[in-house]
Amino acid sequence: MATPGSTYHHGDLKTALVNSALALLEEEGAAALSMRGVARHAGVTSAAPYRHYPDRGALLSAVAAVGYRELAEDLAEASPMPTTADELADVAIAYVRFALRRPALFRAMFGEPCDPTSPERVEAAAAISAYVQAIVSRAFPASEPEALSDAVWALVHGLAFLFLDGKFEGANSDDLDRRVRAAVHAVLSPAI
Amino acid sequence: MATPGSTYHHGDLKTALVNSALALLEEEGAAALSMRGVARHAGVTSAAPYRHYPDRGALLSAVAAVGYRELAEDLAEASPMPTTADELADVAIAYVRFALRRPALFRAMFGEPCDPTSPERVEAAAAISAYVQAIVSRAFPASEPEALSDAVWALVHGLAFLFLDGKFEGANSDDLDRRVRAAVHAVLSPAI
DNA sequence: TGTACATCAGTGAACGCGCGTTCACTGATGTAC
DNA sequence: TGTACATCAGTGAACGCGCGTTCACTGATGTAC
Repeated sequence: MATPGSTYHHGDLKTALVNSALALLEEEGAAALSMRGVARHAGVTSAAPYRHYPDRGALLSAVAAVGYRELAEDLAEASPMPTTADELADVAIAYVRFALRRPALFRAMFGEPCDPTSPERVEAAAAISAYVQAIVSRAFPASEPEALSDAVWALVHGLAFLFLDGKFEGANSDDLDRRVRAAVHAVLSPAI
Repeated sequence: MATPGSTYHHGDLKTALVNSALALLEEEGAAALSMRGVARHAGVTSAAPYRHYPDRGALLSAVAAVGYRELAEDLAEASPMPTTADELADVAIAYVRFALRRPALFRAMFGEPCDPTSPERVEAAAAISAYVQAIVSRAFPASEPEALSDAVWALVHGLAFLFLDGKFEGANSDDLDRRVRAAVHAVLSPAI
């Protein structure tokens, strides 16, 4: 029984593999992520990962799930309980910054079709969705709460992708903050 | 001189390759798009594409550029000169529908890092950006036009990705229209 | 406490595969005279 | 109009590569008595 923290032959390989995958995503980009590469990075034979993940997709889903959880942490940290447009903008900035800080991970989470057979992944993704919905509804009680929370999430998610793809010119960090904040205000301030 | 329409040994291979790539994207998905596969689909040796595109990235950029132009056409067709929130919503719906109708192409356009060395691609992408900016500024003269057009594009782009990734439950076509329209109204109607 | 056994995580070698790209070539097309 | 030549798009074979996955195995760990 692989209690987290216990070490078998080579330690907690299941976790180590996910960490290696995260490291490789940052170093090499999403296209370079392979089972063999992950095994190599973890210092283990290329067949070893198959003891813990039935195939490449399963490992990728585990990685994406970790990404969703880390994103959720970042958001909560940016503003634990936002009530104003400005505080919501803080959350939006954290979202976009996450995408730019870990571009390959972000693309792995959202840039390719999601394997729906991984409950872990689906749950972690749904948690983000629920979180956004909750804070928007709390901050801006609207006649159509679903429409507004859809819109806010889409706004933030779209900003993240557009910045990531370099579709906005000013790319430096200050400009990003200002621009994300302005976009959020352009959309939310009149609604208060 | 390869005048468009002229046929050399096997016709206008340069165009045929892009068309094959588009067909393969629809049939097989983005991950399966290879130089060899495209050549095969075009009925040509695997070395032939290199007469027209120096490497895989160049072909991919050409494909993306076509995608941007087709997207631009779809948007213009949805509402040639939108002035109300409802007409802007028509454009938004066309954007999201494009993403769902041609998911692999949309992901190829936005889901992976963009090669900035392709002027054709960069121009076609910039045209979309400029178009969105133009129609938003015309429809909603705001104190901060840049912030509002950023927000609208991000909103629409984010909706496309979230629908594409199945982050919204109701997936049928009518629900999509309604939901996109509601999101656009939630954001734009108070601003009028 | 010590021995025999079962478990199962990781090994090492191999499978078949499709990929991107290169190379010298050939043969159809267009051009100069 | 006809011939000689230059061009260059597409051929076919080959390169080296890394990939996902399988397999029988081995050896460290945990367990029963």
